[in-house]
Amino acid sequence: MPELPEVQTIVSDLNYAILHQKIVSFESTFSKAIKDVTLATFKKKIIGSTIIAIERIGKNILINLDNRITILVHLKMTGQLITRDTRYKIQDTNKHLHHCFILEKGSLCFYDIRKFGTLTLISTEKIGEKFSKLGVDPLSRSFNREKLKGLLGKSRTKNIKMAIMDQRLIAGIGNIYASEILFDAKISPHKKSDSLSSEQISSLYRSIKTILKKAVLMRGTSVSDYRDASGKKGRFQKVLRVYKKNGQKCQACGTIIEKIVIGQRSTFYCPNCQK
DNA sequence: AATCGTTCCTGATAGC
DNA sequence: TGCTATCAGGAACGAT
Repeated sequence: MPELPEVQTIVSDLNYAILHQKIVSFESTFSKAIKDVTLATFKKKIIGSTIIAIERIGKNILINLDNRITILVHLKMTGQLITRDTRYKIQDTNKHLHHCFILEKGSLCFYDIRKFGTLTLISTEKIGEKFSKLGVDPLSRSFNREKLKGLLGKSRTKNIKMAIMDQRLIAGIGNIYASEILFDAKISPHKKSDSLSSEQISSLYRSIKTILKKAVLMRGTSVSDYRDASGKKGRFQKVLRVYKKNGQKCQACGTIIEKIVIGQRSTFYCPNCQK
C-alpha cells in the first residue's frame, strides 16, 4: 500500500536512476490499466520523448516528458515501479509484470499483483487542474497547525481517522500511517474530527509531520508488497506500533492492541493510550 | 452537496 | 486433500 513515504522514496530513486533518459519503447500486457486512451495511442504519445522531471503529488507519481506530456502513475495497493538493466520479456518472467518502459539504459517495470494501479497521460500544463481537488501535502510548508484545524472543522461529522485519510483534505496518508499517526498523537480513532481539543489538534499536527518524515527517512513500510525502485524493502515496518499488532501488547502501556473497522477499513489502536 | 456502498483484482488464510 | 469463502485495500463511480 504505497502511501506518501513509499511514493516519495520511489520518486527520489527514479530521479537518481532514469532522469534524462529517452523512452525507446513501451510494452503492456494489461492495457486496461491505461486510462482514457488505447495502448497504441499511449505508445505514440510517449515513445521518443525524454524524461525531464519526476515528482510526487499526494500518492501520485508524475513523470514529465520533454513533449509537454506527463505520465501519471498511481500504484494503488500493490503496484511497484522498479528499474531494471534488462528489458521486458527478455529476462523477466514475473507474471505480475504488466507494463514496461524501455529506456536507453535498461527499463522501468510496473509490477502489480492486484492490478488496481493505473497509467494516465495528461498535458503537463493541466496538472494543476487535474489535482485541484487534492488536499494539502502534509510535508509542505503550507501545512501548519491552523491549516489542520481548519480542515478538521470543515469535516464536521466525520470520524478523525477517515478525515486524515481523506485525500481531499490531506494528500498522502493511507491506512497504515493513519493508525500509526493516531497512536503517536494518543487520539482514539473513534473520535469525531470536530471534537478534538486544542492540545489534541497540536499533537495530531506534530504526529502527522514526525511519523511521515520518519517513514520517509526509513524508506517506507514493507508490510506486504511495497518495494522501492531498486526492488528493496523499506524499514518502517520494524517500528510500527499498532498497525497489524492486534492481540499484542502496547509497547507504551501493555494493554492489548485492538482491531476495529472504521469506514470499511481495518483500524488498529491502543484502547488505553488513545483517548 | 455530502456521504454511503460498490467495484476493480489476486493471494493468503480460514473453515469445512 | 482440496474445495469454497472471506479478507485486504485506494479511489473512482453510482446511488441516495
